[in-house]
Amino acid sequence: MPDYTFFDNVYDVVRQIPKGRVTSYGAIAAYLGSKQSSRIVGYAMMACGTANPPVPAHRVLNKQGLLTGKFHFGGDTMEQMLQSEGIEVIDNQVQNFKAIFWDPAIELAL
DNA sequence: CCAATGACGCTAG
DNA sequence: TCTAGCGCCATTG
Repeated sequence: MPDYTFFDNVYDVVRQIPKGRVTSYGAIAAYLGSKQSSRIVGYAMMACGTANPPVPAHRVLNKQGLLTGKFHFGGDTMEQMLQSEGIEVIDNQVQNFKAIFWDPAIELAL
């Protein structure tokens, strides 16, 4: 296992996402450094399977609240998990996304 | 060491 | 308003 730093940061933030809430790659990237690292967050999510313990990457969506990485979970696993937490997911799109949005830059800033 | 890739985001046309 | 292209940082081959 390589030197985790950025990844560990991302994982730590994602693991702190409360149940029934979601966040975006850009929000995490912005919280860690700048939105410019948005790709790195997505990359970290891809590698979340290698993380220990695995992170609830199903709560991490893009800026649009779209389940961009649902394919990586394998089918509809991602939306199934979200709906299991009370989150409405229609057509890979989280309903009321803005309301359940969990911004680390604000929540973790407390 | 260099080049390519990636679950995104923004700007320009 | 919608579509297309570029940039960004980190990891892997």
